[in-house]
Amino acid sequence: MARRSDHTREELKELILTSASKIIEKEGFSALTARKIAADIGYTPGTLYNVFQSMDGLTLVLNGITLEKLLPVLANSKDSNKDKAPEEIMKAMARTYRDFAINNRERWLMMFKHEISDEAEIPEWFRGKIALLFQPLEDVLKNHFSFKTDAERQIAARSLWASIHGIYFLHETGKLPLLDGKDVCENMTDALIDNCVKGLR
Amino acid sequence: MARRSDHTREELKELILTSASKIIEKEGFSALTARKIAADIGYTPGTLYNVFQSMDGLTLVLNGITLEKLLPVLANSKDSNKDKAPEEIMKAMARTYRDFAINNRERWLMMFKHEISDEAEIPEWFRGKIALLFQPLEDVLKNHFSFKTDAERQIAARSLWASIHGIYFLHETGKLPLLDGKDVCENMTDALIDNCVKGLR
DNA sequence: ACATTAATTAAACACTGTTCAATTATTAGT
DNA sequence: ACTAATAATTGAACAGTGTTTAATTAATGT
Repeated sequence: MARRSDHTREELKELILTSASKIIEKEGFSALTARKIAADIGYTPGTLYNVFQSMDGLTLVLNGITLEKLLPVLANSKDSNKDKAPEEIMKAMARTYRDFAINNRERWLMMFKHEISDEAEIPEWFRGKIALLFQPLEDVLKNHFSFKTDAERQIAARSLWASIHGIYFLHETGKLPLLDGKDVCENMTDALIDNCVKGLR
Repeated sequence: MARRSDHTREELKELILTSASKIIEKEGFSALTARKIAADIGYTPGTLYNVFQSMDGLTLVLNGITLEKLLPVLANSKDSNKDKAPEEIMKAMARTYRDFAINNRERWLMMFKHEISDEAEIPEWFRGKIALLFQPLEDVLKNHFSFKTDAERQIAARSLWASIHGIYFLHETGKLPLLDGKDVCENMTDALIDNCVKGLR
């Protein structure tokens, strides 16, 4: 029996999240089970339920961490290209997002596979993290284009983002046949961004 | 014991698919289990495995049917708007796709939740059905715009499609916060299409 | 040292997909 | 018509899953 003073509640939480991340990255989201995590950290499944409400709750926290990893990467991509034309900044950001998706494939896929069970609402803290993610792109739009209202700019940012994501996601899940070429996706998103910028001017 | 002459192999297949569709539409993809289908049609789980290779195989067939339902709906939307400007035809098609997604929500979501296990390839017959889906949009592009190569037109069609899908999908799965307004999605896709058409001219 | 408190566990429950030997129904052959 | 071969169907089992809870064990306060 693991001694209860081996780890504080916080350490335990960290252990679980680290182990879970390891499993996801090695074997994918579908291999993430309570018993596997427990065995890995030297506890039993029940202990997980002392720290997290459910596997669903744990998944949500893990997805939150993924969002937190992505945010600075995107912001940094924006900043290190800030002297270029807006369409070039956005193209660089799109590539950054794609690279993140490829380098963190399983974590990235997990965010879209996971569905909160029983129609439970996505909690506010998580919606907040998603909203933050649009900020870098919104900043670019704010710096280079004019919008009648904030809402319109937010819509433009989300629209462009969802489009780019849509292309990468369908491509990565094998649902865009005939587009196996490596650069095709880049061409698609580049064209999309160019059109979008033309439309905004 | 169900008598083996109660239903031919074909009838049995039909029974299973009908029952599965019913369960999906009522309770969602996650409620679709072998035992539930079997109980519903008066057989035992094992019989399902005589007709389908696995639950995964059954899911793939069901997704194929969904694609087959969607194709004529889209083609019809194109045809009944053929005298309008290309951007209006495409907007109508986008709305048709959205309506299909809403009216067949669980079936639609299922196509993107399902992941073929064990890195097995998506079979050719399924890839073919996906490819067919892009045909109506490709036709519109062919009738109203000129492309250097067929490949370029295919890429344009897939790119626009994936973008529109990306917007609807993220919206419907609650991953586009701050965009709860009913018409916002329409505005987003309309703007996207207008920009795309501007870019193509 | 003892009583209290709290973490940890083992076991159970109700599920899942899947396999396979045994059973049962149908067909073919005599 | 009766039997032998064949094929559909089943029930039981296996190895999993998330989750709950009573019992156990460890740490703490007195």
